[in-house]
Amino acid sequence: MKPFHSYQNPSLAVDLVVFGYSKQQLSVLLLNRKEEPFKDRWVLPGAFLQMEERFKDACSRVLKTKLGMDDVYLEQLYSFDEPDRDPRGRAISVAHYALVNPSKVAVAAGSMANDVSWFNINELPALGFDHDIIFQQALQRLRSKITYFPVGFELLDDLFTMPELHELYECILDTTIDRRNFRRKILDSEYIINTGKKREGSQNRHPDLYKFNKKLKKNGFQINV
Amino acid sequence: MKPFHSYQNPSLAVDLVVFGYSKQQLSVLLLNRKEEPFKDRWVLPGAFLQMEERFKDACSRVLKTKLGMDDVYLEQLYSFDEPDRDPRGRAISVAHYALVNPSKVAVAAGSMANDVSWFNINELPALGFDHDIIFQQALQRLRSKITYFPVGFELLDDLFTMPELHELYECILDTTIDRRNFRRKILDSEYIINTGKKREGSQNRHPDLYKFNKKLKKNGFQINV
DNA sequence: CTATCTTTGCGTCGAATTAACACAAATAGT
DNA sequence: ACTATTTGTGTTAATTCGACGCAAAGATAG
Repeated sequence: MKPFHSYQNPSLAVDLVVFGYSKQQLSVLLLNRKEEPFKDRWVLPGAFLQMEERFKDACSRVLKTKLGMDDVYLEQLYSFDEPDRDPRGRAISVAHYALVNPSKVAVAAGSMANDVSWFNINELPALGFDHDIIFQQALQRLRSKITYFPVGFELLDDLFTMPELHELYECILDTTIDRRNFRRKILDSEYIINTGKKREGSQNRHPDLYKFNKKLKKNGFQINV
Repeated sequence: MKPFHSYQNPSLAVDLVVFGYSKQQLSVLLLNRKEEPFKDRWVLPGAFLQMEERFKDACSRVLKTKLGMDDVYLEQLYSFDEPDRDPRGRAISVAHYALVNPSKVAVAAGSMANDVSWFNINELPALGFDHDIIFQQALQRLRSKITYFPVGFELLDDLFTMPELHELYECILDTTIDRRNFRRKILDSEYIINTGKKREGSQNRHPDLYKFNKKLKKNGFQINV
């Protein structure tokens, strides 16, 4: 289908900030570019929008085909439009961010990239295009979001312990949170449910295993920083 | 400049939710369409993106040429991408919302529209395209934003009184807020500055005139609803 | 010029929420 | 069984919040 107005439209793409949490570290998935522009530089994964494709579809396609991921939490972040953001010409990028559990996915470089790798968010290389800005904005959004909405569990296993959730929050928010006050707030919100099971094999007292409460309606909470 | 990949890109547009506050009413600016599709229906103002134009530039252009407005508060809201949202074909809309003081602008229908008019947000007609959804999302964003960030003054005169700001908040949030507690929170936040002047000519005790504190760094506040 | 009515500015107080911290139970290793 | 560590639970003081009282300022009427 042709566009119904007069001039040549910009290219339309999605870019993805894929967050993963593993071994008490928050990481982002980056690709190493095989071709110009920004050859051999690290960038966020992305793709041009295909015919009749929604943004989310394009994101899912990237996650599936380039990264082997299915069914991940995905949220539109912001649209980036600086005319010179892509040296090849005018390109609009609708940025999204995704939350995945790295232990559930197998990441491998496709034919389009030299390499694919997780980077700790505090040790990122300088990214190509305007991806530094996109990443910073995504991080900011994630930090804001987890303080009032239950998205943390997207980064953890289906069953997780209170100390694990607590550590996740401290890591993402880059601060210390009193463990006992944190527990009370989370439990009061009914965000998670105690399964009755315990995590076996841990060093000392075995912590309770929780799962996300899918029936949660609109019980809010507020973790202060 | 040509796009650098293979297929024909969707049309790219901006749509604007322009909020105005006047006589204790929150309103939105709508256009009555002169042509199909949605002829004679009310819609949000918008425009197709021109060559090398940023979203904000396109928004400013609409505000300036269609509505005679300059220098208004503008924020990107969300990008809408349903393939069937425009019956003419695939069109992406990057929605923005604007906050203006209606007493500062003169609105007039351009050649593109039958009519331009402010509508009280509680008495909106059914809008064309997917603009009902865009409007609802903008209203939600505005309601959320004013509870923690000083954007209210964008809708008021440069000098305003505490009761005026209070009424604005009650109107936008559609709730009652204790006048004395509201005052304390706002003043503690240093969001506004007392000019020392008083509003003359009012019925009873003359309220103090305040102005927005432009030097405000990151003093947050929180108006609970 | 005084009485009255309304609005605005400032203050108080109990209730609710938060932050800081104490302590005991559970577990592994010695 | 003794120790070190982690986890679950409770307690208390500090802070914030919500509901409300009251007096000062101004307009109007007698």
